[in-house]
Amino acid sequence: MLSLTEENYLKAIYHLSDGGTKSVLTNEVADAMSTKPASVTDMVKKLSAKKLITYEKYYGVTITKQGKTDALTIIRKHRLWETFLVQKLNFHWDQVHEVAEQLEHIQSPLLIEKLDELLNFPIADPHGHPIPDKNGKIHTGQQVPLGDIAAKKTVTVLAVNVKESSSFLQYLSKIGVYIGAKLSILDKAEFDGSIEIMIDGKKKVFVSKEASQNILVTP
Amino acid sequence: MLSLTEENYLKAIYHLSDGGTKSVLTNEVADAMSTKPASVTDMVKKLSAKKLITYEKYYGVTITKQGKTDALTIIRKHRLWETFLVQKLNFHWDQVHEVAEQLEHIQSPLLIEKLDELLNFPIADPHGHPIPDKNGKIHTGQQVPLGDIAAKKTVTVLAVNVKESSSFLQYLSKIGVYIGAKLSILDKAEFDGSIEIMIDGKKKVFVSKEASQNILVTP
DNA sequence: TAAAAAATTTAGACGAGTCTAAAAAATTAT
DNA sequence: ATAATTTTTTAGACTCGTCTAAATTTTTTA
Repeated sequence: MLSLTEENYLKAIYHLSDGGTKSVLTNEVADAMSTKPASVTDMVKKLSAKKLITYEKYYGVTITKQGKTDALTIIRKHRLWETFLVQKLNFHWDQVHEVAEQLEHIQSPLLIEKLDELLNFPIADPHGHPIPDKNGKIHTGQQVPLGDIAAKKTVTVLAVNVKESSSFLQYLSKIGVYIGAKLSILDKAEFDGSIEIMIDGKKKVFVSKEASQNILVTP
Repeated sequence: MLSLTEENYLKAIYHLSDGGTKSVLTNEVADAMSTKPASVTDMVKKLSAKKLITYEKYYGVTITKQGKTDALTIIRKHRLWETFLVQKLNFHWDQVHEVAEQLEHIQSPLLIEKLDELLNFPIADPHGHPIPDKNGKIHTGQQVPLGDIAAKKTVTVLAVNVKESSSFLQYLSKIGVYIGAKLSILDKAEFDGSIEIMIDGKKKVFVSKEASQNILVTP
């Protein structure tokens, strides 16, 4: 049984390690969790004692098999709740994150099973991120950043990255980008990496390089 | 902003004081919260500093106006979540309490408003307990314990009391008692206070005095 | 109404999670 | 390859909520 804090650290480490692909440094965790490195050192010792990560002094942490499983359970809950908030309670996609951060810690496997059923076993959350199934399995097709697409091509929006702030999502809604939107790349500016796109064949807009890296589309 | 623990103490004090009608002793709180009296003393000092209760050494605590308001918000959330679990997720009425104990602490007024709407502004939870409205107002008709009803009369089940254990609820389901059931009092035994009832004109059963005090019916 | 019993509070300690400041190790730059 | 810098850990302290044991107050009983 993990404490709320342990769950949050584990989730952060999972994300920072790209799902367990790489190891993570103390300072990265401290940044992500908005705490001090000293606090991270304390906590990674605890998670390491519980065999959810392996920790080597001065060299950072790696998530274990069990750690991955536990992290995926939390992520599954988070994304199911986000889906519920949007689909059943009519939240906007920029309003769900904070609430889901709380709801993801509710302990009740039955609740999650029933919620999954109510939502008809969704495979992606409102931001297009895949929802791990009951066994922690993720099925995603390939997703590439909009910025990597060559000019003249047309693609479909599959997902968008959400950091802490919801303002990026509000911006996307405002310019007309949503999951499933068709984007045509009209032009790419060399000097600042910004690109001009046509949304659903109707609306021309410029998006910054930064933004284009956080809109994930079909290859 | 109250901590999870403070919320739980406040709720317990609200219930023990019958909604703020009477004052509550340290030991009663300790029993209800399964903690030691010394811990209660510490906590009531904190709640008193926050003006949610008034505390007089050795004489117990009384809930304040603000304390009542805060407690009712928590109770409202608890009962809305229980209603959600039964109506939308098909939980049984004996499965909802523990999960609602967790869900009641989620902080998001918007969430509760939207949940209320999804459920169509219910006025009672699955056990028949009234759900305080947005302003903390409770509207209940009169409810009396089944044990207080005279023989030969017929009444409707309005609510049932739930203690910690869900076994009473399972028992009620088993014998066929539910919110809205019509009960006819056939006979009352003098020696042990048990009563014989007919449920929905179909099924005769004996219920103990203890049970009959926890089934609330129309007067 | 004084002694015994019960209830309550105080004092001091502990674990969880956090912090600051100082020490230690690793990295980088000269 | 040694010095300077950066990263990380250790040490010690603080808050929250809890506990035990001892002291105090209230209540009961004789």
